[in-house]
Amino acid sequence: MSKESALAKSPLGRPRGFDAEAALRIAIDVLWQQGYEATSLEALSHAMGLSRSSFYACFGSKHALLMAAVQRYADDRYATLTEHVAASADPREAVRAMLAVIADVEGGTRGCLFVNAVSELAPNDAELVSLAQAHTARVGALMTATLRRLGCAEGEASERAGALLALVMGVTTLRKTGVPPLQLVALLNQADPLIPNLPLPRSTKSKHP
Amino acid sequence: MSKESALAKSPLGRPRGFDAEAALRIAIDVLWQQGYEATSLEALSHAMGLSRSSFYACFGSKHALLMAAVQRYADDRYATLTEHVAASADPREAVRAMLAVIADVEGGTRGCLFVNAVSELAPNDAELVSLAQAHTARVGALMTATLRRLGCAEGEASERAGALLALVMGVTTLRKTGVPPLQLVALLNQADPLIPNLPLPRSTKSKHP
DNA sequence: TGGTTTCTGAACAATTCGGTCCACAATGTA
DNA sequence: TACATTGTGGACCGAATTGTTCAGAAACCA
Repeated sequence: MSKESALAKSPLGRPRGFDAEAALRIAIDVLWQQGYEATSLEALSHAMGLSRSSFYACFGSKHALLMAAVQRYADDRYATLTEHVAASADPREAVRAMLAVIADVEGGTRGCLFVNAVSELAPNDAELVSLAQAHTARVGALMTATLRRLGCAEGEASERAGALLALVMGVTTLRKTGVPPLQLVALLNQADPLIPNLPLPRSTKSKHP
Repeated sequence: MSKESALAKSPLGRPRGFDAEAALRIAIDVLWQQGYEATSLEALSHAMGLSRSSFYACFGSKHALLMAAVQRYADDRYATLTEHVAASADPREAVRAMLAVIADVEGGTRGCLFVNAVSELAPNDAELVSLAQAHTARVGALMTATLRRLGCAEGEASERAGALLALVMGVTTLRKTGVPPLQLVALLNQADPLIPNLPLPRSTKSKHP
């Protein structure tokens, strides 16, 4: 009720004694590392540094927190993607940056919170499925638009975008089994043939010193 | 103790009144659909048609059953893959058959039990991680060997194999969010540039009527 | 028939689950 | 200071969790 208006005149009454944003960030970490069902409310609220009652007053329920965490995670990732795309002069560079950001080969064995949550709870969690569809759609649209800047036709662009996204999603899953980053990088480079207008059609990507 | 010898002389005593293989197959279905933590022992044993005590006497524990289920699932899938590879005259056809089998675009929204389990429990479940590494390695080896038959060099073949496997693993995850099979097929066709010695290097795959 | 083994259903134990509630303290405005 | 509002910790709830144990019935072989 009073969480929406951030810059109202006066909250009136005792202000909250903890940082909800920071708590959510901690929740993201815990859920990311342990999964949803495997994480108890006790462990969750304790890690976030707040009592059961504060937890429920602020986030509503365990599932509501999950949704908030995944939404926040997805928003952050999408923002990072748009920044990288905007900062890339060459669309090809933008595509590779997107792949690197999503695959996150150095991100350890936790995988990707988004993929983890979908794998664990979809298709039985309608709310999560809806969130997943929205996020997948916008990331796909961003990738498709970037590919179109490289001369791809409408259908071809979205199909290639889908393939690239599936590839990096698979990479995050491989990460969880302990495949070393070096192998993942080599694997990711195999996506090059899917990026149009490559300047060097050489079969290998060696840059001789 | 007495489960190993299937063709021994005589079990002696009352034989088990249920089919352990059939029960395991049911367990695979339930775990596949609902996930590990979200499935209670009650629901599991009830679906398998046996009592709690029979369950523990036969499978040991919930986690042991999960391992048996995933192992069985992985073995079945691998057997299917080798059959398809053996039945394919053309290595290119074999590669596409492998991709189709693993991606399983018509397999509904349950995704892939193997990917689901890894996403939910890795890297916190050491036993599952070990199983996953072994299965990934043998499937990767099969794909690599098939690519080598197409003229790929050693390193290149394993890297492409990894990329193709990541791609289809991502497809199974996309399936869980409800992406329609038609889109998945179109997406999967984008893997063609990764298969060597393609007879038609056309940018689009249109067959004009 | 007797001996042996296993299945079966239920009860049991100990814990943990998500979630609610309440009295009290703390902080703001007037 | 007085009032209003909200955070806080902990007790509490009923249900569900995994795993164990036991006594009796049932099925097989010799």
